[in-house]
Amino acid sequence: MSDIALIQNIAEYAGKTVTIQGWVADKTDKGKLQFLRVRDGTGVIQATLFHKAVSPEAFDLAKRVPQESSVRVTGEVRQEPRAPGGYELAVTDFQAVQLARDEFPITPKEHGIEFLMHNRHLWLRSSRQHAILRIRATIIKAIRDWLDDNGFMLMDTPILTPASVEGTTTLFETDFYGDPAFLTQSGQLYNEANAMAFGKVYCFGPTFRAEKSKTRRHLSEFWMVEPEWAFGTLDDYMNVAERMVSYVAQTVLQQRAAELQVLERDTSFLEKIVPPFPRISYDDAVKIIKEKGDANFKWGDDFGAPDETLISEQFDRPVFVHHYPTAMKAFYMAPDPERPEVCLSADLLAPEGYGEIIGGGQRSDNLEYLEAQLEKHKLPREPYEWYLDLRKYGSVPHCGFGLGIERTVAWICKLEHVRETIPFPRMLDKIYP
RNA sequence: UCCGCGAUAGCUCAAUCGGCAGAGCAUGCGGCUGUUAACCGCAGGGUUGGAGGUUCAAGUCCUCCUCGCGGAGCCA
Repeated sequence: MSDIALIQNIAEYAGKTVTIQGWVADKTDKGKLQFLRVRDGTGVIQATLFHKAVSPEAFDLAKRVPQESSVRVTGEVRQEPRAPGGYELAVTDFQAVQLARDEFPITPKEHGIEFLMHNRHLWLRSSRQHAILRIRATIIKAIRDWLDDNGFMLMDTPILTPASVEGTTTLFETDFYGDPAFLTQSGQLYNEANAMAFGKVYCFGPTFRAEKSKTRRHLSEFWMVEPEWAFGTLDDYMNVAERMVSYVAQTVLQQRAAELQVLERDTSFLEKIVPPFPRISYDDAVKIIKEKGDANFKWGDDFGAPDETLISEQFDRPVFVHHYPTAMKAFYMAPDPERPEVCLSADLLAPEGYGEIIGGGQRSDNLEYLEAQLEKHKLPREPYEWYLDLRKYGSVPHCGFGLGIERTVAWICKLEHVRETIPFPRMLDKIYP
């Protein structure tokens, strides 16, 4: 048998005979000429079978091979302008590994979202899903590369936790040797302990929220990267976040141009994603909403989706909104010393209506303040004892943020819904496949 | 949880005032040596989401249920 080649490297094999192992994505029957589009996971290549060039058995097999059968196809790689991708395989041998037993549900024609989601395990084979999930992988790698190269250390935080971070949102409860335990909503609190031990850290992993949210921006299980560092301030956080997000955008632009093209994503928007990002205060954001949107918006209200869209529409790159009302944010956010009704927090709103992709800020380093906040938020003290310890032994100003991977992917790919940004999305009441 | 829309062939959809259940794609068979979501011919394929009701007659009207989609709130 000839060498196994990957389709992504096919140009290197021009003039040579190779074998491709993959699946029949599509085919065209022209009588004594068969065209098969073969996909191997790294790309798609057209395999051309002339009746005279292969054995009668191989030709007959190609004629009746159903869509998504697994195959081995051998032939000479040649440049061919008429073939999609510019190269084709002039087939000399063709074998089936398995003939698909039933009609493949997903055809090159249109399908509804309900049907596609039910067949998510098969939908993953389509070119659009390949483009999105490759970009997801590139985004994750870019984030981790940037953090690793800028002195942050990966420290994974637990998935099973005894208590909620925010205390309010809904948790998935599990049984932990007879006691309740909860799937994590955030690595935040543990990250603070890690930062006091190692200085600059980040965690990266799945988080779980049992919110009854049914929107294009929500998943029950989503991935989040959370940097956290000692001696960091609100401004430090915004500086780090904008550099990291810019690096991600530029990396996707450089490495995933072909995938962005499959998604018909205009790449000029990506070129604009460079520091500095605009920064406005919550107060200023409220002014914008009152002037251009909801005149009845009151200081202290949280932004709704239309409000976030309105704010982000004022800028051509992501915008930080900082100094939110203290009452709106998590108990651990540091209050502004000059103006305690607002806190040293900031969210990053993505352009084009994609909403909040980062939330973060400076954490309170004051023991008495946090004790009072726990009471105010009606949180039990005992599960937070260890967290309060961090303010007893060398407490320092520190900051951090969490970036939602799926929302970032949806924004960069300009997708309608986050459900396509993860291989198997978990959504309200939906856990199949 | 609330508001709105929807469910008809494997898929995407049509069916006029309540009056014979339709098309394209997919599939099967036949034809074609350059197809790009090929094309041409033929064929098979239906408990109209479920339960009940009104009517001479229900895919169509009414009630309840189930499921899905879009949006809101909440959040990353």
